[in-house]
Amino acid sequence: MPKKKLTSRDIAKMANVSHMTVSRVLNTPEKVHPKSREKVLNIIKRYNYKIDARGRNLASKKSNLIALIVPDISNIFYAELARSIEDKAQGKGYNITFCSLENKPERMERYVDIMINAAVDGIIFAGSRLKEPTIEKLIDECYPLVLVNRKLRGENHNYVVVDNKKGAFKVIEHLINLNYRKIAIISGPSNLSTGYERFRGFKTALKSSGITLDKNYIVRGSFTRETGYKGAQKLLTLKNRPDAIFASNDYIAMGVFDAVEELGLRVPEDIALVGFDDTVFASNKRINLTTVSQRTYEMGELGVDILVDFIENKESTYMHQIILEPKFIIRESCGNKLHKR
Amino acid sequence: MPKKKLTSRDIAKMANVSHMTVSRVLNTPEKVHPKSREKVLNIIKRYNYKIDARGRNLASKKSNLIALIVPDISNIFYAELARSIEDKAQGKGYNITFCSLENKPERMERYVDIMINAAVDGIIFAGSRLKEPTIEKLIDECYPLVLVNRKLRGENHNYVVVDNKKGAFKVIEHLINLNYRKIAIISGPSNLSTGYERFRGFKTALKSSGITLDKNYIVRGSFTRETGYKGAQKLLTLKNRPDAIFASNDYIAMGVFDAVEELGLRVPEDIALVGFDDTVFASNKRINLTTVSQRTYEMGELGVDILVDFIENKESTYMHQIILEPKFIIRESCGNKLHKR
DNA sequence: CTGAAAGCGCTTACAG
DNA sequence: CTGAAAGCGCTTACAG
Repeated sequence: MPKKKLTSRDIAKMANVSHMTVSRVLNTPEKVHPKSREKVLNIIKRYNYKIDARGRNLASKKSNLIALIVPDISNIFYAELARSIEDKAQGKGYNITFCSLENKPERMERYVDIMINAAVDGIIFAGSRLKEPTIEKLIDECYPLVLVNRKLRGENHNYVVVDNKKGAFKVIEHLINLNYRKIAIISGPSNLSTGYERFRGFKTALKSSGITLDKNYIVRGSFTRETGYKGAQKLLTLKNRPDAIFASNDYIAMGVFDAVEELGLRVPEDIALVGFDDTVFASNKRINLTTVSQRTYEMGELGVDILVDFIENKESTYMHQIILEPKFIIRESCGNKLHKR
Repeated sequence: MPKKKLTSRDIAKMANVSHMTVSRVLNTPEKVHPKSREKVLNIIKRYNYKIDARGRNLASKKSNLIALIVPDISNIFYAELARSIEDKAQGKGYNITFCSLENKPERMERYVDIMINAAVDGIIFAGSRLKEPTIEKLIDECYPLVLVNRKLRGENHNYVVVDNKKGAFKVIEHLINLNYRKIAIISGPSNLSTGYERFRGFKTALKSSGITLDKNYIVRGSFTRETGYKGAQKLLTLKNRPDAIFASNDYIAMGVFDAVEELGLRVPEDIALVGFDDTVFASNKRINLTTVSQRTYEMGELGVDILVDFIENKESTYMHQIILEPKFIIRESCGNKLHKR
């Protein structure tokens, strides 16, 4: 049976001090006489007193809660990002509360409302669209927030992203160096900065090598396994089949593998494959997917750094914008076209 | 620039009512005269008033926050579980705040403290050990909690788990039916209910088929890819090599694949393989892992149901204990020994 | 270094 | 159906 909850006043009474002193012992112990401090700490320990966050939150106008809004927490990429964010936030004294949009971006507004209602101190957006009125409104109000992984159009906000265009460029360049020429892309949505930038990197790389892009080699869809599966089915049954596929993320690549296997083909012998994100799936020795690491862990940590700075130094109007260098990871899935000849 | 935050008293003044009426409009609108209700709702909408959770939490002694404590959120199994829990909780008006133990169970006590400090209404434990003094203490205090996925020793607590023993039993039985006899296990820790029960199912299945267990066929470790990798290296280089491996979860199976590929062997021709959990990895067509589904989504949802019931009907001392039927999923990774002969 | 007062923004309990 | 009072458990700001 839960005993009556102890308050700071109960502790104060037992320690023969005011509840203000108890509060000080907990918040600014150096401002309390060592003797009183000891006395209070002893009682706190003996009765296992825990400060009540509800009172503290109300009086201090802080909750030490940070909201994390992700498109889908069961997506391994966001799960890894969430881990880095939670880990870093704990270290700075903040807890994370999260919402998963379940891949329904129209839920953004509702979830933002819920989180603001929950009195979080700030929000980390891990997957917005290029245009997101809900977030833009918050930015106008100087609400503490940071975008991670995907950014908005424009530059008037805090963000941490990887250089998606460069990552895609280098991965395509690599395929070209391996002598692939018929390179297809299965692209994510162009209304997301990741989808948009990776597609641009792809196009630029082809162009700068003087390769003309076959329109049939472009498949557009979402960042999902299904898109990869259906896209690969289409690409692999073309009369003029591509010899390499750039899957714009590892989930798409997973779907490509599904289709390749079903068709009885082989990676990389029949079709080279590269992904993006370097999820745990890619590194499995049976999969061995060449991919681009977003340096997910650093991305999450930097996001927390920026947001906490924003929360704790509101006066600072300095905008933090970090573009991480992508890390290119070569595995066997892109083979070597030259060797095959 | 953030304007001064509106309070219920501001709204009340503008609507010419008391702030109590504003509160009622938000909480029990049916108890307010339609006319006043309309008036208040209009003002609320016009000025975009949002109730402040800090005040509500303190006065109502509720936070509508549920803590989720997982061993590792970047583990795809827990990420999927987290999604189902968040989804269900949102539907019931609760937000989820989570902590990831980062696979360090000794952090349990600290995180429980942090969550209780954060004034959550209850805790979902997704990965405790069989013996967990921190949780046992909370149970004694009737603190609202539920265990999901793994349970404690004994029966004096709320839990939702899959029948791990049965799942393992059936998967081994299946291997035996396919004529495998030299069956090895790479087991998770025996101080976790999942590790313990799956091992028991394995042993029981062998016994009931009259197969004597070769001690060399038992590898113990953690539920990780590393354990799978090292375990498989050991098993596959035994003089008397097993013909099938039961990886006690899909991460272990992933590590087994790593080792198998490195050794130039094939699944299932050289070694049959079965896993546990049915993560997204297992279903990929290139992997095709026979496995046991824990029905993760239902597990999470039931956990939320039980916890919310506990929170909202404290008087009820009814103990909820749900053991889900495992779902057995046959794919090609266990092949068919008979056909090979 | 310490404490009495006021108040954070709500809800509960009561009175009408 | 409505409102005045009291209070949830803390912190802020001030006085000493």
